[in-house]
Amino acid sequence: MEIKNLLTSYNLKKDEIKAKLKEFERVGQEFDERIFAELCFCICTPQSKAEVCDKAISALEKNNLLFKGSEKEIKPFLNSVRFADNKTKYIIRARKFFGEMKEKIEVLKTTKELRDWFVNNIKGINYKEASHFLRNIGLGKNLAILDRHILKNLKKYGVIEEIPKSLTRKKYLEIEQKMKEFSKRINIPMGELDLLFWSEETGKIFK
DNA sequence: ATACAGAGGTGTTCC
DNA sequence: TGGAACACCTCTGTA
Repeated sequence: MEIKNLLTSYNLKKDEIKAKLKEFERVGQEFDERIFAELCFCICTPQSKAEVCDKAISALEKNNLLFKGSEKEIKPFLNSVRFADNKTKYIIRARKFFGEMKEKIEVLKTTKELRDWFVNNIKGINYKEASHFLRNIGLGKNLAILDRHILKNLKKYGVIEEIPKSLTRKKYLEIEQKMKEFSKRINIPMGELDLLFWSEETGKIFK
């Protein structure tokens, strides 16, 4: 069966996957700018290459522009990122919520509540990216990051029948629950399963 | 050369 | 009021 291949692949990549997740946890312990950088990365990734976005954000970080740069200063760094105009604006808007954001991370008990807060308050962040962000700062152990690669794999292994054309909150939570059950059944933790699926599609364990 | 799909989707509008 | 339709709009790899 196909699942056997998945488990074989998991065993090969397990160490690297676990190391990556530890790295995410460390980001959560870091200073503000690193956490905000991670949020900006997640704002950039929709319909864009993750590695390109990562480089763009690193460059902004180095130039000390994430918190301070104007629209005109930031946009050139996103020239290879799709929808750069919108995303530049979302990054600038997100600054205003950063204080509140840190507070919510402390106060809200469940990561699902936290995720809702991000979806409802930060423009450019919906369920997929909110989960992505929380995972990248070490808080997403139980969250699914339902992008096209993950959905493709969920269909491949029969977890879902069809890949939905759009993901409403209700559908997102539904599929997330199914992924959780699958994760439990094959005994691979959610966070690790995400990285495994993603690497199966892209050949890389990234973020 | 030119066309075209794919890149870790999201916000707004309209009913 | 939940959800479909549409706008956003760039670079790269492949045929």
